[in-house]
Amino acid sequence: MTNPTRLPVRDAIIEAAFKVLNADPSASLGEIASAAGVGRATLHRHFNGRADLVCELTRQAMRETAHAADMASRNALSYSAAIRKIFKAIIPLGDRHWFLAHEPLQALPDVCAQTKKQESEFIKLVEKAKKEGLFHSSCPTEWFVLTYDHLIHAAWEMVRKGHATDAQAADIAWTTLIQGLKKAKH
Amino acid sequence: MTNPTRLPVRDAIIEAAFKVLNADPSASLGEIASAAGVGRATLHRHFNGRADLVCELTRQAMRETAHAADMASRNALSYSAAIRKIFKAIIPLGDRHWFLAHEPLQALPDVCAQTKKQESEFIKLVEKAKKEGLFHSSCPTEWFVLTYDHLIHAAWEMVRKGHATDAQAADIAWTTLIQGLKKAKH
DNA sequence: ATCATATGAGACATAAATGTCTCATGACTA
DNA sequence: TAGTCATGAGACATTTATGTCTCATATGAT
Repeated sequence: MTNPTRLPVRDAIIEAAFKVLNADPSASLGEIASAAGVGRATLHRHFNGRADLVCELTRQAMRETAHAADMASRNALSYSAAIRKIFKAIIPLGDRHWFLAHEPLQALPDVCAQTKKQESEFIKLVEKAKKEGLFHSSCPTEWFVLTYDHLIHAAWEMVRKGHATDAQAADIAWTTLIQGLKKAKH
Repeated sequence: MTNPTRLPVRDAIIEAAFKVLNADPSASLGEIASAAGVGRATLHRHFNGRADLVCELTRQAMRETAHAADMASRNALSYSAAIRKIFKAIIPLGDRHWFLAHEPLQALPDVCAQTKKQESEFIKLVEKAKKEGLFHSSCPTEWFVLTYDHLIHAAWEMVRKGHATDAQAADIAWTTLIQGLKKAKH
């Protein structure tokens, strides 16, 4: 064998896991294997148990998020524009990644470290955009980030419920975010 | 025995379940019983299994939410003011109720029915406030409700992380909501 | 054609949560 | 004092997910 990582079977399991676990986060490995069209034993040959599988899904999701963010912000003309493009690029990933928010991944040091790193990089980006005037200086950066994340989720839900297209939801959510934090006067 | 529903033991179990399940949604009934200071058998005497317990927690949470909303909006001078007061009153309930969002409760007809009912009542209230000018008429009511819910969650998280007090988080979240949806022009 | 490898199916063992039951104890009441 | 009742502790069976193993098969390479 060359490299088992490249085998389509492994990918099929990962894709099935994303799909099944988003529909039912407590689905058994048997259900995941079935959805992938493989036997349960095969799943155990590729992943060292449920924890290992979820760990791989987490890494995969982080790669996908980072890649989407990189692609989106590649040719942005300002920090503010980069944040806007990342915002819109991440919304469609909710279908694949959302269930991970409910998974206990505190016991994965490397994943935690990577999460912290990406988070702190994003905060730096946000603070540069803040200086550009993307949102009012009196607004705590923490609140911007929290609102940013939750409005991404809200936009994704709007699409999932059929109330809007990706583009429509992204537009209204972005407008809500920027207008809501523009000038913290009430 | 008079009425077992009123026994402190049952309440102790419910309170412990709220606490333990928020810390770890996959906690066992044994852990919940221990946290309540009762034996596992006693828990089974009061609740017909995990599903029944979660069902009771759901009903309890819905009662608490409805009560908090009623109290808060009791003497509001307008629909808009009522929505604002409900917003602030619900934020602190996140500590108790949030884990229920991850529980599968689709198999409870009565709970689903009650949820739908409260939801549609809230939508009616929102639409009356919309006519008062609480938010711009071009903004879909669905988007207002989604944003409302998610900013409540964001505010609760802001408090949980220690970045703000209840009152501070409520103020900034409400300002974000109203300012963000005031005039859908960008 | 032969061989190596990955797989599917299924048997089997294990672990953990769950549900039921019994019994002794302590509190409260008649 | 005697009786009733809820409880705690623990034994026991059941269920479900999980992990491991074996063996037959199919596929692809030599």
